[in-house]
Amino acid sequence: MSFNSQPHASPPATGLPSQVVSFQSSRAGYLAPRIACNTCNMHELCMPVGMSFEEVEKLNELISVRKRVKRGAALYRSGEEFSALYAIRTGFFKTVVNAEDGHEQVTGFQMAAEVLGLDGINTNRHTCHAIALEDSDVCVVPFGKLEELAHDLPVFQRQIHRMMSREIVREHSVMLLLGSMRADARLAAFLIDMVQRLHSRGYSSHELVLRMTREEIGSFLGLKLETVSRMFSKFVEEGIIEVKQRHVVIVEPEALNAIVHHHP
Amino acid sequence: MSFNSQPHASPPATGLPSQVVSFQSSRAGYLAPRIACNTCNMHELCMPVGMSFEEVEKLNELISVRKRVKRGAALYRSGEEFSALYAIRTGFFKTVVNAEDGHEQVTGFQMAAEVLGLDGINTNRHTCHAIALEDSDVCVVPFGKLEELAHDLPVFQRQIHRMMSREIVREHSVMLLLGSMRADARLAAFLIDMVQRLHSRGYSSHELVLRMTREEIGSFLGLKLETVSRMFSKFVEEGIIEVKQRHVVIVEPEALNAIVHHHP
DNA sequence: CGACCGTTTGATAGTGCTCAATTCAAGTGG
DNA sequence: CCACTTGAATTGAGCACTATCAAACGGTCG
Repeated sequence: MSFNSQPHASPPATGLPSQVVSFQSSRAGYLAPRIACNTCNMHELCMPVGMSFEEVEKLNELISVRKRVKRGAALYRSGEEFSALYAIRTGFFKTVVNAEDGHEQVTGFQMAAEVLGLDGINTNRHTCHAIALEDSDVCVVPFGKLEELAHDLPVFQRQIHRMMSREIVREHSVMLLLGSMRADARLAAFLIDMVQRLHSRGYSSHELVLRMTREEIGSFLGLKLETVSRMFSKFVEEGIIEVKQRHVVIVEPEALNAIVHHHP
Repeated sequence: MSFNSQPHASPPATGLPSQVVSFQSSRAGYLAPRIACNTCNMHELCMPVGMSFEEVEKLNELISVRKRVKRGAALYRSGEEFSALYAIRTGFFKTVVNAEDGHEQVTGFQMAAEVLGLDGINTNRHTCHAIALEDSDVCVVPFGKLEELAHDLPVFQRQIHRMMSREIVREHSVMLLLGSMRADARLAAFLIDMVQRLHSRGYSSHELVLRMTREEIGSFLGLKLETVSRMFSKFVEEGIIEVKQRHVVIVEPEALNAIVHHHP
């Protein structure tokens, strides 16, 4: 099960160390006024297939604006007007929906090379918050211009359709998790998903640093934070993982898989 | 909360009686070989805004193929190649995802004027089953041709984007339900959603006939069928609804609303 | 160092699941 | 036409799982 199937089997992004996520990633010069899309380390997102030089130029123009979002700050909030999609360059986000009664729930966690904002297309207003869980920066992609570019590049248009379809399929997986798995299976699936997504970005395949609290994990998984904590402790007791605060080492990946697929 | 926000506030489809769903709807002549899109009773889906005569002609060509699906049969199945979207003309469907371990879960119920197949765009293969819960017929919309038409009609392109975004937002609502509501609130929300969607199609606003079993409702809501049945009984005892098999009358809509929004 | 936030752990209660028995509705065939 | 079959729905009893409430612990940062 994957909560965020990557676009194709994207190679690890350049410049990222093939090891565990570091708390403070150096980003000196990262926000220099002019970084072309073709030198961006997530360009597989924007340029799915062969694109001519002229086309790349258009793309450069399209997403020349970037934005920093401080940890804890919102990239956008529910109710705000929708104007652009956001491609995450570096950092980590959560998306949160809120019910009328004030109750909130995390609907997903997003990392580099993933896209935020698709929820706003429908009504031209965002329907969830996008909150940075660490200092992040994103490419701002004005949606009107994106549609123009897509119009000129059918293959790019298809890529946008695929991106939205992928999000729909991802949410199917989450629904399956929320509707049919028990607490231990939910957390196991969550850990597998996170480490896989990080691995595809060049990080370790068995080690990760969580960017969110137990409460946020619980909100996403439909559990209370105490239950999340208990499941972590259970996995540690069973020797399946090692946990030091938010640093998690997966010792027995197969055991995690078995828990996900084991039915009561 | 809505699990399937309609495209704008669409007027009731023509030809549908403004009363409870009938078990056997007459559809004599419905599948006559040539029914133009502009006489189709769900054309608000296809033609969001002013469209010229020529444009309507293109559209007619696009979706001239229709398909009947018998109750219990699959419109498509997970793993099958994706080639088209399907606009439901009449009938009722469920979509079902299946985990590797064989476990299945209903991810949604679809009725007339709603679209099936968006899950297949991503990988060119469907990732869920679409099963008819009653004899249905659908317009087959070849996706390649749809993209061509969208290319010629930017406003139509936008409509497709909105449709996909709407599905993403709908699934957020389901995640909220599955992640944070108790059994009674889930069923109450489900009933409200169903009756609202039917009402927007010209049916009663307080009475409905369910097309799915208790087990299918439970699968969608993340509950066991016995729990669904018990919640029905509870609502009946409390005088909120009346139930005769799959025929449901909502006596106290406000009470249902209160149950959805009431937090423990 | 102390305050605070996040996390862990324990005890208890509630909610929904499991297993099982009936009831009900709608066919089906003698 | 009625006994029989079948699938769906209801209802009950006991239990498993997760939430709740509460307390203690630990790391971080002013």
